[in-house]
Amino acid sequence: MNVEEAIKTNKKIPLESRTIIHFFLVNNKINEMISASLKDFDVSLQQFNVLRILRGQKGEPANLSTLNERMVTKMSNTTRLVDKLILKGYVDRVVCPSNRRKVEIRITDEGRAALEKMDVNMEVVENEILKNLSSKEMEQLNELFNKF
Amino acid sequence: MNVEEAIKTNKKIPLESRTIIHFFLVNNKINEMISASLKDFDVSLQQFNVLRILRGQKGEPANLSTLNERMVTKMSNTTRLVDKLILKGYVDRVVCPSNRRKVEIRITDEGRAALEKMDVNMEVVENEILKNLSSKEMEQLNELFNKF
DNA sequence: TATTTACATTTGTATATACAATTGTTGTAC
DNA sequence: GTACAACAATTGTATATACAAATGTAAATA
Repeated sequence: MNVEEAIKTNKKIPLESRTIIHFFLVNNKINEMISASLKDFDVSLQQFNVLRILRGQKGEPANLSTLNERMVTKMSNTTRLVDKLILKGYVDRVVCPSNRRKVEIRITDEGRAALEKMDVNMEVVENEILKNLSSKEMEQLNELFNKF
Repeated sequence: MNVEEAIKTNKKIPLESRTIIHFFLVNNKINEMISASLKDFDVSLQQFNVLRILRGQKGEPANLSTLNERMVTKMSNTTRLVDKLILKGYVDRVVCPSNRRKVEIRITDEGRAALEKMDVNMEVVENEILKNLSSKEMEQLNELFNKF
């Protein structure tokens, strides 16, 4: 993923700008690859993320604000994201009995089964994305990311 | 930008997944900061990008496919993105006389003036984003990004 | 207990993005 | 020259995302 080639320029780009542009380029690539691998299941990356959070609850339900806190990309409409997962039968949602302002969202058995299949695809695509990086280099990346 | 804290988990995340999640988290942060700094000018990051490409043309017009080639984030509707820049008076578009299938898109003086103001904001926000990284670390990041 | 404040989610609306189909133009083969 | 393929951009439609306002509930205060 070379910057100058990707944006078809032969100008010298300052290191700061170049770093940020490079970031976006790699991000787009990762996004495309992951989205493609989830396409079979007709879920977006965000929806997949929510399913994983719900599975991580180990039977405990989550409410919307919990989901928002834990989502990798906080988006401004988790209600409608959950609506879509309900339509697919992957989650259900009931009003919280102890506090009727809240909702209780749970992953269904169907959602869990689908998620297990997605996991397989995800592992494949993650390895594909990172195939040129050693463990040491990944550690290095994580260290650098901590500085942001 | 710590992963576990950002997504409020205390689970151990495998290095591969962690790297990719970390990537998204930092990318979201960069996106937010840049979008916020462009908000004063009522342009999106993509629109800003197009303006910069047009300025880089040095008077030569660009057509849509050229823009698409050079955009950092290739989006599937550059026509409508350009529509919006025209509405703002920042660019103009005419049918290419030598090949009526193509269009010629140019930045206007008004667009150029606005872009110069944006540049100032951009430099500030880029420095803010990268304030904890040395030049050497940025180089390192760019090297690692080349492996994607 | 009535009123106000804070909370949690949902809804409305505008904008952004993705993808496919369409339109109009040019080039090519016969 | 006509038919067909390739090209470049636009349009239609569906979905995604952002932001603000509205709804309904619970807690706090007087």
